[in-house]
Amino acid sequence: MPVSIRDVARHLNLSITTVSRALNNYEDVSEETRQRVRKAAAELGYIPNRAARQLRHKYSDTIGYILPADAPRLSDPFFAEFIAGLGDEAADHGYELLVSTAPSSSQVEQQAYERWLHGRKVDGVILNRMHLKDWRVQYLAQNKFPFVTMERSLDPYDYPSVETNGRRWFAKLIDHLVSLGHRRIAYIGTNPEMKIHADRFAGYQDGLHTHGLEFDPQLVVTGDLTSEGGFRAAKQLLALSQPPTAIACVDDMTAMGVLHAAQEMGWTVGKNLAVTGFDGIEGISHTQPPLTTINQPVYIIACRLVQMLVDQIAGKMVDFQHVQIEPVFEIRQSTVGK
Amino acid sequence: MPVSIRDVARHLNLSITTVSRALNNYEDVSEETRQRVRKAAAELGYIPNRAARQLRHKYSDTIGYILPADAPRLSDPFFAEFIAGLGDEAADHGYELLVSTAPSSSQVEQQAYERWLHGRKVDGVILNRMHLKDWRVQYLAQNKFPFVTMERSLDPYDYPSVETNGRRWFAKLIDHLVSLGHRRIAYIGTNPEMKIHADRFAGYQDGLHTHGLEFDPQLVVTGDLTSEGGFRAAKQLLALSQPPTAIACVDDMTAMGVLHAAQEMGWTVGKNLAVTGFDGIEGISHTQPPLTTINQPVYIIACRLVQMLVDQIAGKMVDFQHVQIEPVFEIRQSTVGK
DNA sequence: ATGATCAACCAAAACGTTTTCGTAACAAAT
DNA sequence: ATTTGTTACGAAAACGTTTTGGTTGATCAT
Repeated sequence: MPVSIRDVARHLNLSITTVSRALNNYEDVSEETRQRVRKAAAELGYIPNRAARQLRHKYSDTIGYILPADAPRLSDPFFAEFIAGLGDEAADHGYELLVSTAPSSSQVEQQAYERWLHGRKVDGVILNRMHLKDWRVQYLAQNKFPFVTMERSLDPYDYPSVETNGRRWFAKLIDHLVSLGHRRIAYIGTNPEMKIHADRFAGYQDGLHTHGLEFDPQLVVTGDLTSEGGFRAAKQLLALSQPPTAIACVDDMTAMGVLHAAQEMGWTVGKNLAVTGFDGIEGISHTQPPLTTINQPVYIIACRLVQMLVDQIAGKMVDFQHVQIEPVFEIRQSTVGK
Repeated sequence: MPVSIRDVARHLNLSITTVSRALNNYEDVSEETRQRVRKAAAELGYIPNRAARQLRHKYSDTIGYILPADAPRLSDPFFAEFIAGLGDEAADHGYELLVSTAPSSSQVEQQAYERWLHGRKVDGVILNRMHLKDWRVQYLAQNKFPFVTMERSLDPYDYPSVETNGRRWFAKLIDHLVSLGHRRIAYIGTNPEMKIHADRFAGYQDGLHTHGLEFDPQLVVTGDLTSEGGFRAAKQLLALSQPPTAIACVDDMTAMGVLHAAQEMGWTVGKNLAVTGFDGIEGISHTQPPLTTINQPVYIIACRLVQMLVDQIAGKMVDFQHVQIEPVFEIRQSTVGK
């Protein structure tokens, strides 16, 4: 039923070869013929069979992304925005986006990458939620497979990446809190092997150090990048005999949980307790009170990643770029309450 | 470099045919040979080339979903959870998930479907955010292409779907509000052509009618399923000379914006203003105050959709199911505040 | 007039599977 | 002894493209 290149060729009394070459903008076909072919193809509704094309031509015109779905219910608006960015930009370059889900560092994840690489399902992959040492980087680099990452792992390979300087900007959050008079500042992080944790936690420590504040291990608690994790961590912090007056969270979702816990325990965030986030997720900018945060343009980062990946696949990339994106410091009532 | 079926065959002194049939569990290959083939394939690290397989065999073992990214920054945790469900369940059935993004009802979206159908990129598609009359349903049904939907459009075609009874459950929210003594209940909806709006708005009207409350057009405002839209709509409602005492929102994101607007304008949600949502998004269960909502298990719905789609593709579906999923009524402080 | 160059086209191979059709070997039935 | 049936396997076609390696006929310089 579907119309093939053969049908187009027959319809024009041309060879398959010429039709193919005309449509793929080869040089050795006359301009007149090219136009005729284009017109006929459009009229007949010819759409190339991707499988056949890929079989010859080795590229699948598809990029892959594995969603790190650790929890049973993954509901972080970060990912919706990230995927929207990947999808839009991929489409602009004529690529499709293949998405899989797997708990991070799981068997399942590893198998997915193997399928993709060996089955040539995708031409390149996008990584985020990097670990300090990340087996994905090693695996992909060793197989010389194109990939780009959001945040850089510490693995000794060169590869393109986009990131914001989490350490520096987190330190600025601490500066801000200190400037408001806070001395007991807590930190809620996540799995210590994650790059964003390491960076932001380092920024936290930098901040303390700059202002001559003592590091108190009691004030550092581990969450899991969910509001539920933030909720639990905050309950723990605020039950201390000497509770903090400010809580800096590794991300916005964590901070959301903190806001809830604080309110439930009778604190007034913005008045006798300050809370900060990190990420600037659009969908949750209407927290109560609104959250002071570092807003990184996730959508734009995702687009940029795709551009870099596409260039790399096309071999257009001379050397691997390490792009730094400047986020925006957004001060709201969760630190400077009404 | 990658090992092909030819390599496996050569290694065992068998024909390509036999290897293929052994791996695909055909009857006419001895059990002993099948085992030898399996073993050799695993040892050599043979992974079938999907393009070649698809070219012959017509199926791509891939399902498609188009993310309705209307806003520049789409950050609704609903979609993260939905995609996670699709991805997980697809993987369990040996399918890949292809994701594209497009503003709903746009050219771009239409082209994506055409590409997918004609290029045989996917074996079936999943639809949500249905419209009352939905061109996608017509297009797919007419092309006899497998698809399933979350929510049902009103188009005169039969197709499998999963939905919660938005009308009935929204009416229950109104019952709840009335039982708390509210008489002036507002509604914030979205594009009136969307099925979820139509259902939930009908439920709103049912609720008013049941309790003999008058319908006041002033109390119905249009949002856009984002917290920003909810924020603006609430500002408008609360500025009325006779403002409502309760606001029922079409979804949780809208409700988040309402919470913010109300607080900013000096109302105390749960005390002198009640607010309800709909969806029960996990990630935003820690709003301030926590939101009374109808919790529908998005992850499970997504899984169910994939199951039904896979069955349909395999031809296993005798007749099309219209599954009803029961959500959970969750009463929290946004209506019964301390 | 000869050879060289060039523009425009084409036949056939190749990509890695699945599937169709066939065959060899052997047992069972006539 | 021939047929029939069954089991286990293989040769080759087919899927729809892209790519390789031409060929044809015209133009141009010598």
